[in-house]
Amino acid sequence: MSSKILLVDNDIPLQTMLADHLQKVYRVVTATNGQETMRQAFSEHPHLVIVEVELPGMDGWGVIARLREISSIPIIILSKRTSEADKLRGFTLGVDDYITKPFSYAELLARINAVLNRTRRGTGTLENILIVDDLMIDLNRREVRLDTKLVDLTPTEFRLLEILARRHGKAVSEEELTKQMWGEYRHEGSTILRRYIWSLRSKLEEDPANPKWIVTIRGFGYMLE
Amino acid sequence: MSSKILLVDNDIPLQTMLADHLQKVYRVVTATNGQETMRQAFSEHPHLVIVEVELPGMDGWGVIARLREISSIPIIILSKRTSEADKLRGFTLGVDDYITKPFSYAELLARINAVLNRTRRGTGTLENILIVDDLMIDLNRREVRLDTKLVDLTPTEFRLLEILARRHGKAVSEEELTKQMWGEYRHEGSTILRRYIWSLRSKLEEDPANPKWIVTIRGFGYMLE
DNA sequence: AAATATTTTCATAAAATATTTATGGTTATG
DNA sequence: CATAACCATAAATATTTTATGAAAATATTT
Repeated sequence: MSSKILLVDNDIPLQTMLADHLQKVYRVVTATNGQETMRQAFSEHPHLVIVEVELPGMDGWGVIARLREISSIPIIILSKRTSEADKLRGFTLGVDDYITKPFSYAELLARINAVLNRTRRGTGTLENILIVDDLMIDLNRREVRLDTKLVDLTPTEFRLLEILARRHGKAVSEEELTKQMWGEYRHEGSTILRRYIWSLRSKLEEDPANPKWIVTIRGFGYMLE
Repeated sequence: MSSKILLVDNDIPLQTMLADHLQKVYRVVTATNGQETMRQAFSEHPHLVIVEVELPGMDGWGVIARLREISSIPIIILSKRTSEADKLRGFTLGVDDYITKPFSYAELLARINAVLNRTRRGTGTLENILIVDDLMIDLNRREVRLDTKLVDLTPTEFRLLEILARRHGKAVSEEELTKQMWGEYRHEGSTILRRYIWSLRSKLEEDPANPKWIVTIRGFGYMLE
């Protein structure tokens, strides 16, 4: 069963947009002010509350304080900017994470997952989730999302992407990739890696001929941007 | 399952005595001040709150007001004396009943039942019950319900579903499933797990060929959604 | 233009998974 | 006590998906 998230934001258009996206992955309930938040928290018992800190009437911090009065429900703060003072303030209130606008959906999803995993059982950081920009590789579910859209990969493709993602921003040599994928005994002119780079691209890239994600480092190997 | 009652009273000896008696009929949780009351209301979701109106810090009326802010949970007021003014005050707050000390247990139970019957819709606890969306696995009764309909499973099927449910949302490898089900000692190419995945699906899934619950993670294992 | 590197297409083999059938054992039932 | 119903397991078969090598096409460098 997917987790339930309470989204608190008084900017209705933005809230709607966010909710739409999150709904693909979680169950989402919303509130636009302090009182509504408390009601929803009570009746829906969400697993996580995401609070935009500039709320009218009761400001975001007030909401958080009152939530904290009645429970230890995980809270993520959403704000335009997060000063050190804010972080301190949040820390004393037991806020679980901060996200500063602008943010990518992948980042949001990842942080949500991280917080949920952490609170569901003891530890767990984002270790089981790799994030590269708008690309999320969820090693728990063994699924890949590009801007919330699920990308269907074969096991081999998944493995290859995982390797690249673990070193994203760094070029990985063809030889090393091949070795990691198929072990030492594959060396002689094996063309198989390229075959998979190609199929990954065709699933991941908007325009596979001009790859944005998996770029070729000519004479060396490949790199995930 | 019996109803759950939140008993709010700062007179500890009296509260204890009351709780002892009520416990024979209901499940009882307690609080001794305003904040604790809000916490309990949130985390326990009682069917009924009984409030002693002379509380320290936040007085009884304040507690009631704050409870009413977040829910329409039934409330019974307990007080030494109930003036007409109090009744009016309570009425505007939507209090369900008043009990004036001294009172007999019989009277208390009667009024509790009356209020509960008025508002009743019994809900159970979640202990020893795994819930995944519309799927309920009752480990006590060893029964599985899908959207209230009972699903008849064999012991082996039940065990398999339980394992999957405990990690729902995460892929579980075929190897691990097999190990958990039958231990280490099972020859390599054992296909027995698939047999049971298949029979589970045929009992659980609306369209077993397009499983919604038990999805295969190709090259890895299975996952309960 | 030749040499080299990379991308793309294609056909096929291999594998992973799903489904059906068979068998022996256990339990419930009359 | 016999019989039927049920179940766990194994094994056989069918179906779907994936891995792979090689060849052809394209691009880039020298």
